[in-house]
Amino acid sequence: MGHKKIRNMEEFAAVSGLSRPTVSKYFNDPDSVRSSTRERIETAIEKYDYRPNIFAINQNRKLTKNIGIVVPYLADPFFAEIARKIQKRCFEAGFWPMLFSAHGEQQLENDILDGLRGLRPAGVLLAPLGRASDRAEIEKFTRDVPTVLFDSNIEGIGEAFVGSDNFSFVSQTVEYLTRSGEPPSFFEMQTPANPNANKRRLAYISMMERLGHEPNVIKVKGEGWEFERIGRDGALKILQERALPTDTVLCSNDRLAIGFLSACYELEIRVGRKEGCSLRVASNDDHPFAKFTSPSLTTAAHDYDSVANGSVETLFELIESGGRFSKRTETLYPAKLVLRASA
Amino acid sequence: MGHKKIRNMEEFAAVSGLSRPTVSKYFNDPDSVRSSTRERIETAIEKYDYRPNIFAINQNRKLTKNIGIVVPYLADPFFAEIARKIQKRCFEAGFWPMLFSAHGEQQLENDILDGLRGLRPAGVLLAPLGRASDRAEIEKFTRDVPTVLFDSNIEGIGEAFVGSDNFSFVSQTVEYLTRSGEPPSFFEMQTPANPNANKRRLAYISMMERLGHEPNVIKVKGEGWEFERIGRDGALKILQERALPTDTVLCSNDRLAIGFLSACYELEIRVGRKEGCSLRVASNDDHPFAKFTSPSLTTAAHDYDSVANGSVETLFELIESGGRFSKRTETLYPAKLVLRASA
DNA sequence: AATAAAAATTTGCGCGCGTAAATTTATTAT
DNA sequence: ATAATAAATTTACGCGCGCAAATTTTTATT
Repeated sequence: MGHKKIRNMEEFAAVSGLSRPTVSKYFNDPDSVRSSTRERIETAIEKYDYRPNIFAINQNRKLTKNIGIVVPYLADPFFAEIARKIQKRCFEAGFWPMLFSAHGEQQLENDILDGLRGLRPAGVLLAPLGRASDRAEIEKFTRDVPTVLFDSNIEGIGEAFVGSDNFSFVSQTVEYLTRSGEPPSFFEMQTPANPNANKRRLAYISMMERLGHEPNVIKVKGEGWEFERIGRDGALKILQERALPTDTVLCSNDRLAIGFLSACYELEIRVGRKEGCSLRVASNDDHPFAKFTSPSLTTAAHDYDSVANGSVETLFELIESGGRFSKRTETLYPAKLVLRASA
Repeated sequence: MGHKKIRNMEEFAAVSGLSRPTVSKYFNDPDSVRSSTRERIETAIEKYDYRPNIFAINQNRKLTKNIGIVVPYLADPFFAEIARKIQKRCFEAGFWPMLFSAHGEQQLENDILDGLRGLRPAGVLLAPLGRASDRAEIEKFTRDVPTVLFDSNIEGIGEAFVGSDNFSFVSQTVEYLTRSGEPPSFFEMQTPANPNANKRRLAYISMMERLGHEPNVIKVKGEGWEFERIGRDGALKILQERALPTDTVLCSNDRLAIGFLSACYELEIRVGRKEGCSLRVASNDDHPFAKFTSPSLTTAAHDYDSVANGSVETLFELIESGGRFSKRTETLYPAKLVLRASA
């Protein structure tokens, strides 16, 4: 309480009755000093509320405790949710996670990486913008900073990739929809920002062919990250023109589906598998709001926990391996089909 | 390209043909050196891709360029959206914004503030958890770090508060609903996490009394940040028990309303002002997804840009004022009523 | 009690920069 | 051209800590 302010580790070591290097050792790894010493330090911390200057630490340490987390668009609840989980895990492991969003802009993604480089992070978890990313810049970055990509893969970049298995998503939804009704059309953006969208389209086509059906891809106009609006506008157009070739639609992702459902409601088209419904809509992701759409959305769910934990674990391994893996690994988690009211 | 790596400012000054203090001066304020010198430095930066070590800078500077942004729950799109805007403005102003989410937990909020303190940020923008916040800890923090509260106020804490005027929200929705139909009941959580909820309830009661109607507050069970689920479960219960005293409901916030609408859909209760609708639902916030609910949500909209810009501007003023204001100010922005299909 | 092992200490250097005072050089005004 | 001003330089110190090597003290083993 009424103690004099401790200004640095020297003074703190003095009041603890220990030498500065010993205290320094403690802060680097509390288990590296004997337990009696550890207790003395910890009571002194309580008493004097001292903590080492983080800038001085990081200036001298070879490896900082910083971890960068970069997502393409934080206002997308999918990324918010996964970033939330990742950040929490990093905190618990004693790291200092710093979260950034590129807001869909290449320039900002580059700036963030540039700023991050200066922080000499122990590692970075990067979900790149995808198509809009500056591949060369990211590659340059990963040469300096141990990086694990997640969610959206860029071939050959980063020490590892952790994400979801798009084929598993689409194969389950297509299989289910086909089994329980008409085979679906596939609804997507014309120029998707995210490479997962391309994988999903290909998975859809391949699944349809395997099941002996004609694939039917519907591409709607739109760019950027306002998926709901794009989905809604595209669906309104197609539904009004009666250009929908099937009574079943598989949306590339939940945010498009949210827009699609909104259009259906507006046009008074009943969606679902109940009596009186003329359309079934399913999707992929299990967006946090998919439970609360009208009707609630049948979708293939990301294994959020596995992707978040897998990314973090992979990064920790990478850090412990000195920042390089001998071989770039790709870890894909399968989806879980979640049946709700919409299909 | 094929130049040797510059290791520090000393070396960089050498290849620029300048002295280190001059270069240092440039990095602190590019306009503080003569333009010919500035150009020499800037071409050298291009050529050698040098940037000063951020830890060494911050260790010695009185004031860092770090800005902390702390929100209570980042998976809430409202906070994601406002954090996005704030972070962008900080970047543009040459600061290094660091975004953190307390994930609804007091312990984590305290830990974040504790970690932030060590980064000696020039300033912090804090949207506290509210009821769950550790008032004493936050107050202690604000004594060390110049802090502007936003979104959710704690009386007397921080140098300023910037947020939305809850009375403006509720008065507009209540006035509109009353004018265009039956006066609304007010739908909220029993123990709201956020102090804005309390202000909204009081505003509702006062508006109803002013208009000569009996206020009717419906409180549903639930704690935490899963507002949609709480709204849905609460609405299901009340609607099934036919315990709704009016045909018009004003939800405390959009996330509750999203849950409410989901319950209505499930129970096949048509919501809106169109023919054949038996219920009107309105709300507050203009959540990013309010446009895409079924039906789309009539709501009082935050002035997102004003709140984001206002917070940032206030913080910048605070920083320029040396971290203290002579008087704590509170800036409240009014809502804009957005009429959609639900009411 | 003697010995080995572990922990703590002392000593001393280095990190990359900010900053202040005194001095020199370059620019502008008269 | 001379003086006045502005800009750049030199010199020197400090920030708070990491880290390594050599030494001393404490703890564990037999």
